[in-house]
Amino acid sequence: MARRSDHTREEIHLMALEAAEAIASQEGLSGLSARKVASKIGYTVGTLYLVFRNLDDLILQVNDRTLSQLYQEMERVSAKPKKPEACILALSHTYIEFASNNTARWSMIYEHVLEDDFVLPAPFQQQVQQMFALVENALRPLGKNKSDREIAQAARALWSGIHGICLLALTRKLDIAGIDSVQDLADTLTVNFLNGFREN
Amino acid sequence: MARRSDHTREEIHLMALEAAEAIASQEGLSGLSARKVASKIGYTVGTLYLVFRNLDDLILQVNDRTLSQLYQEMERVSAKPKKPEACILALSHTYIEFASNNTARWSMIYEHVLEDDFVLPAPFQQQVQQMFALVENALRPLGKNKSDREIAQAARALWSGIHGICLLALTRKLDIAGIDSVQDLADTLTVNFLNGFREN
DNA sequence: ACCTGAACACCGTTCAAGT
DNA sequence: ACCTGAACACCGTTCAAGT
Repeated sequence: MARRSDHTREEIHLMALEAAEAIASQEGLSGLSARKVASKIGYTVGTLYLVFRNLDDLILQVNDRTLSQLYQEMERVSAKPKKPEACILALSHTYIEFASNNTARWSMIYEHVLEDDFVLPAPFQQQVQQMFALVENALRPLGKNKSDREIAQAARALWSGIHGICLLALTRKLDIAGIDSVQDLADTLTVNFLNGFREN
Repeated sequence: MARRSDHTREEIHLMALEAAEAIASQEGLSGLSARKVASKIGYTVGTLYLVFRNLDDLILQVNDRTLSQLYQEMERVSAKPKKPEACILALSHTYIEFASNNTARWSMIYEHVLEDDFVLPAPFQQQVQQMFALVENALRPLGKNKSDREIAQAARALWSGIHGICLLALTRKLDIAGIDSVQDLADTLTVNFLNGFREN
């Protein structure tokens, strides 16, 4: 056989990404394979390599889509006017809720280990910067005398912290028997951090 | 061939763990395979399954050893008398230094994804609890009016936070161009958190 | 009793060969 | 030009068969 041309290259590209998302959602990163994606879209493995450089490339593109979905939800939340502390708590809740509702896909962003020499594609880095920008904007009113660098540093410290709680809790590496939910843990971190950060 | 009996079961067990550690240190979790471990200790793959339930079991035991090494270093640091804040900063530095010096093995603890229904072995959970206990002890003098639950919650929130910074920075998922080192980021989190947490 | 090694069902990736 | 499918070099895991 061969020469099917049922779909354009762009269509195959999109179908593959959507198939990969479905597989990842159900079986996680370890259950995702080129052969499974190919068979799910009705093509042979070889075809995938006409559209993606390799499996890492495909995963990176799936992760990029997940990240942009997450960003959109956070952006929508931070658009509503709120006091700074309420804004940061709302962002944190949105982040945790997204991670809880899309655990497999969200985990995949962090489970996917890059080669030592691999440089993240620019669009991916921009996504990360955009997300931090939301936190920086919410933080700025609380530190009016602080430099941009200090704000940037604080945003990364706090957000990595919330991320860490989320990650350890969802992968059950955290021992939280008798401890409140992920949200409460994250709130504890945020509230104490902001109390220390705030100028008064 | 067969019937070699060059080594006892315990010897094979230990040799396999050490071989796995060496492979993991050099090639990371993704480079670790049963076949490689077996060939490194001069046995066949089948032999490994006489000593470990499966590869997950082997990995879990390697991770347990790594965790106990990390705990010992943290324990040694917290044994020296210090003011509470200095103690927590020192613990954080020890944690980050261990992660930097043993990145592959440290990452493996968190990269290793458990099955949904898998319950962590009791010794593993104890290790985690022990580590949190060190942080709780350092935190307690700063919150004399706080309940044990509040102290436990704060320790988990702060430590997950430091872990998150460490993880994102070492896997280069964090965009820290123009930002100071991992240590500085972690210090930012800790200092602000403690300022908010402290009763005065 | 202890260990082997072949077998099974999977991988990612490539590329000559078919239409 | 487009896609296939067989090939290669790997996996984890099992288990009959050798000594």
